[in-house]
This record gives sequence, structure tokens and C-alpha cells, in this order.
Amino acid sequence: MDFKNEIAKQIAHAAGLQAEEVLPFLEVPPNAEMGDFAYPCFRLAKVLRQAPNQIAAQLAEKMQDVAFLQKVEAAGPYLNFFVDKSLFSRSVLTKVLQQQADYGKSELGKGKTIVIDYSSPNIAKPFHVGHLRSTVIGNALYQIHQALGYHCVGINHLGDWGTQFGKLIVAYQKWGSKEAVEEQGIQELMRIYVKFHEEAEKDPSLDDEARGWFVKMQNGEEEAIRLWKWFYDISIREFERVYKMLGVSFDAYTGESFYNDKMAPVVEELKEKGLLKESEGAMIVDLEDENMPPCLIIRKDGGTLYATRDITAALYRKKTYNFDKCLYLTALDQNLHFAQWFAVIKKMGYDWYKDLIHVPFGLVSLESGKLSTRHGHVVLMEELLNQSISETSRIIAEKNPNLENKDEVAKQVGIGAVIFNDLYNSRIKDVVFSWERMLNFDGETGPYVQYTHARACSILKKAGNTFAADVDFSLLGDAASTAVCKLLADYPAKIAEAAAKLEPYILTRHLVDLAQAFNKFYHDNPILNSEEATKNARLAVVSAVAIVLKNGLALLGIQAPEQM
RNA sequence: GCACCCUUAGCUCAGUGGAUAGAGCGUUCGCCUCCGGAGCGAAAGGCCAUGGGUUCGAAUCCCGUAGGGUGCACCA
Repeated sequence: MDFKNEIAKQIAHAAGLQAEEVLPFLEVPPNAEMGDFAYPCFRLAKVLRQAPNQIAAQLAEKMQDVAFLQKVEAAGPYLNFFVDKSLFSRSVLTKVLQQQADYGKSELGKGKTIVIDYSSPNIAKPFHVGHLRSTVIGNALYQIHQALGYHCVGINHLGDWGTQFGKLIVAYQKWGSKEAVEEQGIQELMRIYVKFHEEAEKDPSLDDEARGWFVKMQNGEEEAIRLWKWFYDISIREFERVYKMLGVSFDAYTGESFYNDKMAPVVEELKEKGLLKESEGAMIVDLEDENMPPCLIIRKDGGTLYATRDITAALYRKKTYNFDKCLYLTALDQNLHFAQWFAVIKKMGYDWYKDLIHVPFGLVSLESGKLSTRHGHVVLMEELLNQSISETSRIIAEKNPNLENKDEVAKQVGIGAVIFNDLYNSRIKDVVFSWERMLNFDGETGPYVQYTHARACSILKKAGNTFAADVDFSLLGDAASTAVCKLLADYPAKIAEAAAKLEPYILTRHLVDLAQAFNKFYHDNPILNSEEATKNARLAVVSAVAIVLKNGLALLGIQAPEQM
């Protein structure tokens, strides 16, 4: 039963309106003592030509006998509703306990396809904290949409093509060795890449040489491709190690190199449509009428660019997946780039340009300043995860030394902490990375939610993981129990809201709210030590909370150990 | 110069048209002979950057200003 909907109907009936006119304005009072739902009557004042206070009083009068309402009260201009608590908890809890792992899922996105482009790191560079956000937010949006019934396609659009590989080839030939690259992997690639930049400052002809090698790659020349592929394989192996730790996977690894042979026809199409024009030796699409700088398509040396590849990839994805939406998870500083090439797609006459969505997030920096791979000014992803895991191990050794499979749990909690932290605020906020904050597991953190889940599991275990089916819901009338039930009831709507706003934090925060409400419930109400019927009813609450916390964490890409 | 984003408690952030602006961290004080203290309770801490406007009502919407961040031609 959807109480909000039913109340809207009742108000509409009493006020002579349609339920749809009422529903959007139904709200939750700031304080639970004021009621479970509220309707402000200000907006009726004009229509009914009466003061809001009077309207509220009259409507309250008319609704005294509604069965599922315990009480309707006029508080000044507000109409406050108190739902029948036992009816409410029955409705929520039976649903959660029946649906279990499916609670929260829906068919909102049935038949729709959503392509999500996330993580997309540049290969041949180490995977660092700057890559975390795209990876983790993208993965959460993937899981969330999947729960809503969408068909999701996760794409890792690797930065695996471009002049930087020409640079790498030159650097390898001049200063590298096969042994060193095989032994040290990306670290060695990084070393020679940095060396290249140092040398190129003194000798600009190195840049021309690098561009030359990239042209060879584009032409498919054997030696160039062989080296590139070698660098590629080494990088992917290292990335996959990190993805495995994070529990993230992709449906396709079609990176930029994948589009190498697919760009020519697209450039041809731009030409045919009269969009391409020469400027300063390069080929551009003019966007003056869109109030933006031009979009560069072909360099004066004939090379392709970022935008060329993104446009080609978008056309390919539309053809291959026929998506309803295509999301791009990148930092906010790429705003203009996306706005530009989206506009090019529009000019090409494709009305699905409006289904292309840049999902930006704020920049990550260190307390000591900007991230810079070249200057070694980074925190590597593996280092971060390992630090978090070892901090977790330390805490386990202190608090729960007899825990079985400690190492496994330390991984789940340590990695969960990192993921949770990144999904806790709205995307757009800049992040200043801090070890101190990162490794503090008190308060609104992943470990807190996991701990709450483990605690709930522990109680259930002590009760033999079972309770009687005929729950007496009237025993759950206290404020703490009601607060928990309300949050359980709101959970499905929060998933939908997170998807609509493309903001996983909506879900993350809800889980924190639920964990807080549960911990209060736990402190206020003895469970195992209470009288049989009460114990049974409270176990139903504990069980439902465990289910929802676990489901919610799963959508964020975080595991929920039963002990920690 | 033009464009985009941000500004709410000491710090990190929720709240985006309605009732007394909320969390967490940090600080201070309580709570384990009692279901897991990675917990719970309480205190202190706010001119919601600023000036106008719209509205019965603005932290929330619109315009201006200031401060901070970012982007603007052959990197991605």
C-alpha cells in the first residue's frame, strides 16, 4: 500500500481536486511528532477564497474517518496526517521480507538501453586516485539502472590511442629496455614517458618524431602496432588487477584505438553535410551559432583528435546498441569538449544528440596541490586500497581478533570504505584527498553501514536466523521502529531518484539514514531479551534492515560481510 | 576577454519553494556485570558570500556583485 498516494486521494476527495494536483505537494514534516505526512494549504487559498488556516481545519474535519489514518490534524495552515502505525509497518515489512534481494528493484527502465562510458583511463599511465571517481560513480549508476530494469552497457573507453603512444615508442627506443618494461610494467613506461618530456623541452624535434610514429600507428605499420599492442597488454593487466579489487567490470573495452578505422567515413559524412571547414590549416566544425569555439576534427598534419573519436564512437554506439541514453562520466573540466561535439552531432541532423549526457564530477587534488602523473605527484589506486585494507586489518585485530576469514573481511571493508567515501557527496564537489579523512572509519562511512549490517546479522544469527511468520505489528508503534519502517519504505523511491539525478549519493545517504535509525532502534529496544511476541516483531525489523542495507550496498558496488 | 562550476557550523557536506536550516568529523561531557562501543545520547558551534527582484512564503527561483575553481585550436 502506498500511503502517500492514498492520502493524496483523500485530500483530493475532500477538497474537490484531482489526486495528481495534490500528490506533488505532499511532504514529510520536519519533525516526526508533527505527523507522518503533511499538506500545506496555502495554494488552496486562492481557489477556495479562504484563509489557509480555515481550509486546513475544514479538511481535517472531513477526513476524521479515513480507515488507514490514525489521526488528521490541522496545525495552522498545515494539514498533518498520522498513519496507522501497525498498518504501515505491516505493509512495509511484509514486502521487504517477501521480496528479499529483489526489494527496491522495479521495471521503470524496462525495454530501455543505457550506455555508460566510465573509468576510461589513459593506458600506459598508472591508475591513481584521479581515476577513482569515474570508475566508482559509473559502476554505481550501472548497478542502479540495472536494478530499475534498464539494459545497461558499460564501456571502458580507454585512452589507448594518440600521440602519447608515439612519444612512448620514441622514448622506449632511446632510453628503454625490454627487460625493464617487462619487469616493472607501467612504472617503467611512466619513467621513460617523463624522460621524453624532459628531453623534448631541450629538443623539440622529438615531438615531430613522436607524431611520426603515431602516423605509422594510424597507418597500421607493423613495428608501430607491435610496440603499441605490447604497451597496451601490459597496461590492461595492471588495470584489471585494480578493477578486480574494486569489483568493477565492463561489457566492452572499446577504447579509442577501436575507432581508428571507423573515423574516415564519419569525417566524410561531416564533409558531405557541409559542416567541415578549413581554418588555420586544420579542419573544424564552426559552432559560432551555438556560442562556442569551433570543434577541431582534423589536425593540420592529418591526425585525428579527441572529438573526432568521440563523435565516431557515439555514432557507432547508437548503431550498435540503439541506446535511449548514453552517459559520459568525466571530470567537469571537460564540459566544453562535450558541449562542442554534442553540438556537432546535432548539426549532423541526429535528434538523439539530446540523449548524450555528460555526467561531470569535481576535480581530485592532493593537499599538496594538483595531481600530476608526470611529476610523480599522485596517490596510486592500489596503494590507496592496500592502505585502507591494512588499516581495516589493524582495527579488526584490535576489536575482533577472533574473526574468521579476517583477510577477506578486511578487503571488503577497506575497499568498501574507499568506494563509499567517493559516493557520499554530490558529484560536482571537488575532492581534496586526505589520508586522515580517508582512513577514519567513524561516523557516516562505509564501515559504519557495514558494521550496522553485521550487527543486525549477528542478532539474527543468535535468534537462529528465524522468527515466527505471524508478526504482531501493533508492537512496533514506538518512534524508533516507525522511523526505521519509514526509511525502509522510502528505499525504492531513493533508487529511482538516484537514477533520475544520476547521483549515487542519494542512495548512499539513505543507507546512512537507515543505519542511524536502526542503531537508535537497537539502543532503545531490547530485542532478544524481550517477551516473545515483541521479540518476534523486532526481529522482523532487524531482518528487513539487514536485507535493505545489503541490497543498497550492492548497488553501490560494496559488499556486506555478516561479521567484521 | 568569453564561458562553465562552486560559495550553508572550525572542517567535509545534506537540505533546491513551505513549519524551529540538519548530519558527520573535530572539541567538551555522559553511556559496555546488558542483543557487537567501527556504537548511542548530550553540549557548544550558522546574518545560508553579498546587493536587488519575484512570491502569501526564498538557503532554495531570477538578475547583479565579490571570492574560489576550471575550460577556451591542433593533448586526452
